[in-house]
Amino acid sequence: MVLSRTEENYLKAIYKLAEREQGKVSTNSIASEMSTSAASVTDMLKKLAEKELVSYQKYKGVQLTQAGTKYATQLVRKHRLWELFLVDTLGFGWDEVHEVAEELEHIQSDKLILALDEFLGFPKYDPHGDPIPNAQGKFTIRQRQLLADFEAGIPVELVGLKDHDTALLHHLDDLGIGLGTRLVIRERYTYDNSLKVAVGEGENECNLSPQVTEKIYVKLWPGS
Amino acid sequence: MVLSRTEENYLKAIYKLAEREQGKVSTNSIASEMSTSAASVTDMLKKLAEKELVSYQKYKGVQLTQAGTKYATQLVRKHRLWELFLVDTLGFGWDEVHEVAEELEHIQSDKLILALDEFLGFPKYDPHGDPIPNAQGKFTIRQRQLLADFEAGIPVELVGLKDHDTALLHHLDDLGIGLGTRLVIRERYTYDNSLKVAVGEGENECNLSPQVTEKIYVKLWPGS
DNA sequence: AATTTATTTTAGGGTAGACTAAAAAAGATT
DNA sequence: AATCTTTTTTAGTCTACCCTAAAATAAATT
Repeated sequence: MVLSRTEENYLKAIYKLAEREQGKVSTNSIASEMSTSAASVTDMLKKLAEKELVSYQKYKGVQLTQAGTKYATQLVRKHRLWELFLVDTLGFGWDEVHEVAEELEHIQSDKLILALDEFLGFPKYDPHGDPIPNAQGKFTIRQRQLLADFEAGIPVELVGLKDHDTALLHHLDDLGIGLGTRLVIRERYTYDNSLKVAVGEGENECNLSPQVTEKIYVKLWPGS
Repeated sequence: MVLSRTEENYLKAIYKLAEREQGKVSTNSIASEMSTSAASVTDMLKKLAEKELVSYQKYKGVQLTQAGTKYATQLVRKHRLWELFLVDTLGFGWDEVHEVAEELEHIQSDKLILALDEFLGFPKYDPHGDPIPNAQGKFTIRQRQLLADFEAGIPVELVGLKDHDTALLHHLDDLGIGLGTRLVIRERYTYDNSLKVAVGEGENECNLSPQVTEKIYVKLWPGS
């Protein structure tokens, strides 16, 4: 099945919202996610229900069907593969890729995505640490914890971000922190919950506010 | 200026037709190039004239303005860079790239195209031998002749194709002939104007009908 | 030059996807 | 339980792009 760009964007929005809100997704939340009116959303939900991509009952919210989930997962796959391509191959910064990937993900060609996946070496994670579903739609989930919740003194690796806010991405760039960066919590200041953290392999240290440490996912530094 | 996908496709069609028909392009030729109705074309021409991308007078045909030519050239640039990417980087065959590039060329990101151009090494020709305009819109035109018009006995290199018909591309693939292939005319049969041609550096020979030799552009083999 | 033919434009409509305003249903409050 | 508020749906429009049929213009033919 081939959908219009707009239909695809609705599926993606529903998929994204369903990850947060459990179960049914409301008309209004879709409208605000997509910056459109609730009336437009209602129209589209009927259309998607017609195509059996969502199950929808008036006033009762909406849910992706199996077919809808599959379609949305492929969109996520395409988006994340393109993001990785832009960063790894074309040298984009991790804060510059979202809008372009948002366009690229609508290109209709299975062969293209398979070839891109292969070219990139069948990657499992995108430049923000989010998992890339494989051709069958399967995600490789990784053990991870917020830096804010981690113990002091143990080296960890940055493996993901809770959100992709450009300001946060820029801030981390400024601090020399990126995906794969090694971090060690040196000190925890209970007054404001900020952390003194060693960055990288050298002597660099910096202070991170909870605004930052609650957005950063880490795992144990490999081999420690 | 950012145009809709449809507007871009009209500009491209006009650009393409203006290369063949000299000067003004007719409504009907645009309609048939785009498989749409003449009425739709008229509508769009008014719209593009409004935006000063074409100069248009009722019943008198249409021409790209400087701005329109610039925009169309950028589309050609994007199309050809993507085609080269698909072939060189992702391993597509030269007969498989057109439709996908047709979609990719509409992605709006100057940075993307600059980065892609750089990644590919600022190429001057696409996988069909057509020149790729540089960032300033400048084409590098190459001396070339139809194989049909060339002298016998002199080694030449295949540098382009007169049209990109899939059947032709497939046929050449079957014969082991591609862009950059070395060819030498061994014999010219005046009965049907076919040519016996040596293919590549080895002993391979094959017979090419004028249907083929009048579609193939060649230049002198470098250093001969 | 007048007529026939071909091309192009206008007129009038259709669909997808958006909107606002009003009506209907659900949820919250008293 | 009745009322008020919020959410959702319906109704009616709008724009972009497409269409067909008819009218207008240009080109070709007699």
